[in-house]
Amino acid sequence: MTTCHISSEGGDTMPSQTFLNLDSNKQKKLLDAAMNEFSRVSYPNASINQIIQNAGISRGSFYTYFVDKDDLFGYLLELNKKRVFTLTKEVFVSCDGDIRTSFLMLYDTFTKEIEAHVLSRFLKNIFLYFNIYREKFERPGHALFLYVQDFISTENIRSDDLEFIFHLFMHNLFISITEAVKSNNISGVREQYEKNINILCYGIYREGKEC
Amino acid sequence: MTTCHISSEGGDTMPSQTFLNLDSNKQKKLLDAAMNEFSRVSYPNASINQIIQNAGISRGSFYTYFVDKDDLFGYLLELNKKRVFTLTKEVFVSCDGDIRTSFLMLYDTFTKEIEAHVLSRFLKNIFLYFNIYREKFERPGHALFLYVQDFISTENIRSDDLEFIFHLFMHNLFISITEAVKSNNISGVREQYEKNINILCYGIYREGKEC
DNA sequence: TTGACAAATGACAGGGTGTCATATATAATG
DNA sequence: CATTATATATGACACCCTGTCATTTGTCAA
Repeated sequence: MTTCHISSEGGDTMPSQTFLNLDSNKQKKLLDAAMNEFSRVSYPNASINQIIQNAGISRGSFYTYFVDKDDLFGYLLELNKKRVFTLTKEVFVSCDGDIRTSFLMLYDTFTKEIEAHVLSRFLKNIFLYFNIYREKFERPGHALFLYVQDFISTENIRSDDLEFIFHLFMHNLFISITEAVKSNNISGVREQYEKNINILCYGIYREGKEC
Repeated sequence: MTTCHISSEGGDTMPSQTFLNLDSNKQKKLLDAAMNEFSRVSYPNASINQIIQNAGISRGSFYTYFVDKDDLFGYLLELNKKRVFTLTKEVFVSCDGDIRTSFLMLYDTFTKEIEAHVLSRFLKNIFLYFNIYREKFERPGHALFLYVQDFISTENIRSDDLEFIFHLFMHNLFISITEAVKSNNISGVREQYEKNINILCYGIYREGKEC
């Protein structure tokens, strides 16, 4: 069992020491402004100008904290990562590692999270513009897999490539949540989602032939 | 059997009549410049300035032809769509509609197409930046499904949602081709691709249980 | 008090988009 | 042919954005 802490993955995108030295109120003010901006519009349209204006800092200061928009956004993801990781692990544990029931429950867990306004606006926006952000999830997706893989039961799994399977399910989960957020019909989409999960589990062919 | 021609899908993004009236040489010059630009850099970084400069037309003219970058790009996709559609259909026909063999062959067909430099630079770029373009493929993806669905054998397919299955396979195909282009290792990626296809076909669970 | 170092600033250069009044073709008509 | 109507072309303009950098302001220690 590979013990794998979240933090061990290492800060890929970190703000400068200057930012970290800052008064925590000032830090929060900037991060809040950023969250608001990334909630207001999609990533490509998010404007640093807008952020620094709302945070009340100067253009130059911003660039001593972060190298660019991407850097800032990566840091925000980093800050929220822990919660996502923990939630996911808890679900797998409570489902005894069964992929099918775990992923069904993950849908419920994350949609509830969105509804409960815990990470609400930000998460909602990420899902709405999922396609745009997708690239940024590939590395974290891998990290998430490493973090939870030991809690996934492989007993009745046919393939040896657990990571591929994990991503397949994650892809489907994200697509579905995106759809749910867009159409504002969480329970309706869930029905379709369950069908999809079943296909992934039992295959598309009538008979489970050799592999 | 629903007869479905490509053209019947309707031009979603069409240039203005002014552009269509243009001398075909001038048209070509602009389209070539656009292709070059979209080949040179990724979609978000493609610059209209660059395009009009290379095409030797004025800023104002461009905006009488297309409403914006998106419109132009959509038209380029439209122009290349026919070939993709035809290739796909031919593959399905030659495989008697079997999803598994068809999608294996589609990998070969498209990678060959890229290597053969038929649509090369443009296609290659699209695959390289697939994540960014993804959104733009959703509607065409649906259209492609409508176009080929009658040639897909559903005999031994478990689910009734053929379109979901189709997109699942397409997703995998695109991911794999992207990976192949990035790593420049077409045959290596193909091995992994075949594994993935098998998972989709036969499911992840050891036994093909009830659905 | 005076350096020395850390942090903040905003003007600036360079790039981008979309618009619009104006100029120039091209065609149609008396 | 002259004149009017219509289609097409133009580039200056307003406005937005980003990343940089010389300069100012703050802070702390000698």
